[in-house]
Amino acid sequence: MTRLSEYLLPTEREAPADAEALSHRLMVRAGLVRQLGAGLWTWLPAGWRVHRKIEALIRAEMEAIGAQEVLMPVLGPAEPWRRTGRYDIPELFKLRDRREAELVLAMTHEEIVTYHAAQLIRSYRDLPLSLYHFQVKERDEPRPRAGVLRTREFIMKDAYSFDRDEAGMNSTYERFVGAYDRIMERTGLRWYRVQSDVGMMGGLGAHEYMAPCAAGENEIALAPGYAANVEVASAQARPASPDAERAAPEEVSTPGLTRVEEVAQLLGVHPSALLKAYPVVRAAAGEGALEGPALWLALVRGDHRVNEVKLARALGGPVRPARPEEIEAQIGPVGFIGPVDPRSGDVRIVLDQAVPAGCYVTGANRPGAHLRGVRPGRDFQHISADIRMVQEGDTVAGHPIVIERAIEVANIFKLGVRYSTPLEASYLDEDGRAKPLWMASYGIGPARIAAAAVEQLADERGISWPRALAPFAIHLVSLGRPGSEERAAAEDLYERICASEALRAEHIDVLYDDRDLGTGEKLTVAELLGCPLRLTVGRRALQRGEVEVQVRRGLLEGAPLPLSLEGEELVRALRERWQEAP
RNA sequence: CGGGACGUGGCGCAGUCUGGUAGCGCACCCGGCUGGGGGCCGGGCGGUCGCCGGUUCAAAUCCGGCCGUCCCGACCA
Repeated sequence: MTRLSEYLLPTEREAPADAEALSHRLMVRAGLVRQLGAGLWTWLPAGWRVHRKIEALIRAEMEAIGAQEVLMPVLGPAEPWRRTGRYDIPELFKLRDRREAELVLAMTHEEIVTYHAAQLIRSYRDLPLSLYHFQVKERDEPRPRAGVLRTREFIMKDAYSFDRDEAGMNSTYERFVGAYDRIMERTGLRWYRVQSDVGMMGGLGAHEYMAPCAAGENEIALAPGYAANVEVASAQARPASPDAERAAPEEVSTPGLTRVEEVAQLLGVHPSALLKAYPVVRAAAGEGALEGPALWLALVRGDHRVNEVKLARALGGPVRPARPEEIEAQIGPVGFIGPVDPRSGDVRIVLDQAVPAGCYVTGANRPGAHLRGVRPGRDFQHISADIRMVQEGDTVAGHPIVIERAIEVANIFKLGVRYSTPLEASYLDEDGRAKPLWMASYGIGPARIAAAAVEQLADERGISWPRALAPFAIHLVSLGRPGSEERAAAEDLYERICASEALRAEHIDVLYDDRDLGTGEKLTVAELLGCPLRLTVGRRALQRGEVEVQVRRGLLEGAPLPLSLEGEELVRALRERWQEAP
């Protein structure tokens, strides 16, 4: 219960000049957050209320599945990070204390929780166990951006589960999926759970929770019954139109034509009759890496694009684009490279699966020339893999996919023994043998949920919070000059609402604008801040003995409330309006 | 890491090219009016012009270095 005359809500008429994203602009303008430095944000009182509401919602669902809340430090020894091989991640903040001991600032807490698990979990009787905390994460981001959407310091709720074996891990994972689905549902956001890449976490499988919005940094492929990050998405490509059959490759002159469209136009063929060659070097021959030379030529249809994440997976390790001098030395002139007779015999070829059998146009490895009638398998040897980026119009189970921009608000991973093995976190099983703990981790970012809600639901007047996230349920506005009847009536109503234990218990909280400001300013601020319900006490309604009710979403005028309501009646009326609000 | 832009009061900006009194709108403070859409009038407070160095009689302005912020790309649990 809060009087705006005493509350820090520094609203601004204009957004900072460097604010681009909608959520960035509106969250600053509405007085929710202020910036300290690149990717460093202070949450002001109203913004922090939003954050805490999201935390409360997440906490409730964590407790409901039996996860136990703890708190682990942000600052910690470097040693566990060295053991898991994550010390060299560039995003990890590293520092030394006065005795020159190496420390890191945690970017997630796998190493730390596993260190404890190694000591605390002894027996299969201790399992399964799930721990979680809300704690600051520190990341030396190459590029913080878009207000609180991508920051260097942020609070994450991260949970970690420990099980006896893979089956146990899988079933715990499913319980968390259920909890996360319920969390997302309760936020009131539009969201998708998508298959995702395991990324730097390593592990056996992962999902991301994505909230579609313009400021999002990811793209997701969607079809009925299908949702995946484009990094890993697979779909049926539209049919290709291969080049005419030829008994052997035939060179054609294409001087200066290095782009697919140019070559296709000159030869009068569809872009899908070309094979685009993308040379990469497999950076590290890690575990599972395919044998052979480091230089690979990835071939996809001319109307497709290579997906580096999928390519890396197909080749069993991280890849980087080949440098021009590597291309010149080992394959052919940049712009005209192809799979047939590269300069070096050490080039291996991976062909995308969406290339149907047939003849294609490829670079000739000679300047200003292409080959027609190149048939994979006959004219060059290759392996096959799904290495292309899906695109709109591809189909999954017959349904065309669409691609939407989205912000990743949560990310969950099956870690397996990725961390327990190097950190020697094991338990004694019934058979008396030590076995590694099977782990999974579950992260979710309240700040991103808040920003995504702003992005998805704002209109030209400002923010429109969903009920579960709103800093206050009700924004009570008094109009009229100080000392007027309207002011007195508003004051009286505010006191009655504050006096209600029931409303407090149900978290139907009120922000009361009792400031001595003009009508326009008060109403504009209310719409900018975006509490779901606005109660307005002005002369018009007062003459009828009523309070005006406005639903923020859509700026809908609700039926007015009688001013005379008291006690249980008042509670019932407000509760009813609250529960009807979006 | 590559490319681009910017740094002048709390916010938004002008002034910089062509060196010479630091300015505007909003916000803020005081007084008055107004009181259903950031209203009006009058009077005020507030800025080492990001930092350091140089050139000059004189630097927000010219030169050099550094720092910071934003955008695009690379990168990103």
